[in-house]
Amino acid sequence: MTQSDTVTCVVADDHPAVLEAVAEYLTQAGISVLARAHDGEEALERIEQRKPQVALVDVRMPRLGGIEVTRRAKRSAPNTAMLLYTGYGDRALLTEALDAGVRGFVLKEAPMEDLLRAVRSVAAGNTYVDPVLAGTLAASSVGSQMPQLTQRERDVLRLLADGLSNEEIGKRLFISAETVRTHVRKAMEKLDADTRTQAVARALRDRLIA
Amino acid sequence: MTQSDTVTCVVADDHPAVLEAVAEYLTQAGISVLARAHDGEEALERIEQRKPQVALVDVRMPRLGGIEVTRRAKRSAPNTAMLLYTGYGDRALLTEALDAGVRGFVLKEAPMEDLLRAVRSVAAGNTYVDPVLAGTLAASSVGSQMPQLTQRERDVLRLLADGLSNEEIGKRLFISAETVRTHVRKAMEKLDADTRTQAVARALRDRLIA
DNA sequence: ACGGCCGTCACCCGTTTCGGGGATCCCCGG
DNA sequence: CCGGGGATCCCCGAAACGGGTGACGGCCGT
Repeated sequence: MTQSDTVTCVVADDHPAVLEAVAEYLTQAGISVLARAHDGEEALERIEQRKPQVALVDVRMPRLGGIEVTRRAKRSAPNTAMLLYTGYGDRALLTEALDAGVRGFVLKEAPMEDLLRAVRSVAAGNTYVDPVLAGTLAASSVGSQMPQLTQRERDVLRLLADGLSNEEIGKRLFISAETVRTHVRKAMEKLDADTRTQAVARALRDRLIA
Repeated sequence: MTQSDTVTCVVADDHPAVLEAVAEYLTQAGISVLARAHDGEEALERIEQRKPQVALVDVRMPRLGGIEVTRRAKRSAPNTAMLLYTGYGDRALLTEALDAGVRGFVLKEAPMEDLLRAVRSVAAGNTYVDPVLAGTLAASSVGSQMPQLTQRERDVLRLLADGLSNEEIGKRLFISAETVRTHVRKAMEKLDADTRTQAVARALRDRLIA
């Protein structure tokens, strides 16, 4: 609400060029850029300090990704609308982001005007998803839905990809090796994989894990 | 050579924000930005038309990647120094880029000043590699050089990633399961992996297999 | 209040893989 | 001609895997 016309915003991106360009552009468009951040943790700090109406954060950043920033900011600054900015529009990513509570999702390929529209849109309480991405979203939800793994399943697959055994993964996640096995099997099922190795390969290829 | 002091440049990036910021920054630093491009093909056209001293192009672009642009520009505009700009510094990528004839390689995380230095450096005939990347390059060339797998090893890993068992892979390649095991083990050794799953993950990430 | 999904853990069974050996062939280069 | 690397094959004991089933507590939505 309601100090109506100036939209306040925090911008975060690990690429100086992007940060510069975006902040500059928004400022000239009449958006008040309260702070800039070069990584996720810095972004979170700024958001908590300044409580902007909108936080425009890059998805891929050192130390803390945009989605994780969103999850944390949800609690510490619930009134800030999170707007993710990413160079790569992935269906799985978008889903995860929306689950995390993101209010908008803009691709870096989009013209700068779209960015401005997105900022104004989420500031006004609406949701904004990049039109291109919205297209693929619609397209892919008809045919085959990309299987969505739970957080735990992704954790396990991730460590599996790093060569850890069930036992080691269990230690790492503070759960028993049996539970790890269960997660792996569920993930295999969802990914329609015959072996854990194939599950990891699929997850990697579909960017369900990094 | 030799119309010495103004460096001419073409900039290409599919992200408007980046393109804007970079072009702006270079211009203010006294670089003459002859043209901008939003994708690889456009970049190639501009380079061929304008024959700039330096072409600063993003690696990941629609239609034509920066490396492919480099290969083609090598023929059509051999005097233009190709400078790649990328958000993600991959060892394999760097190698491929240098093979393609790239003269410089800058990460988007680097401060803008580095970009300027890189442009001036390659314009002057030198090679420039982002210090961060150069670090990992050095580190990895001392310890372990990028492991190269034999054709057979790649075949096996490829099928492994598709969820086949040793036995099935053997049938597919007309060899015994034991031999498959040998190849997997050799590959694991080369990739410094503890498990076959990790070997596949590494091979996928390093693009040793598709 | 109920069902459903998630995360957790456990046990069983047969198959597969692992890690470490050794072995043969062939081809290429010094 | 001999060495080395690649590709092929084999054996063993121990460990991990896949597949099925059962169970318990939370949390969420209805």
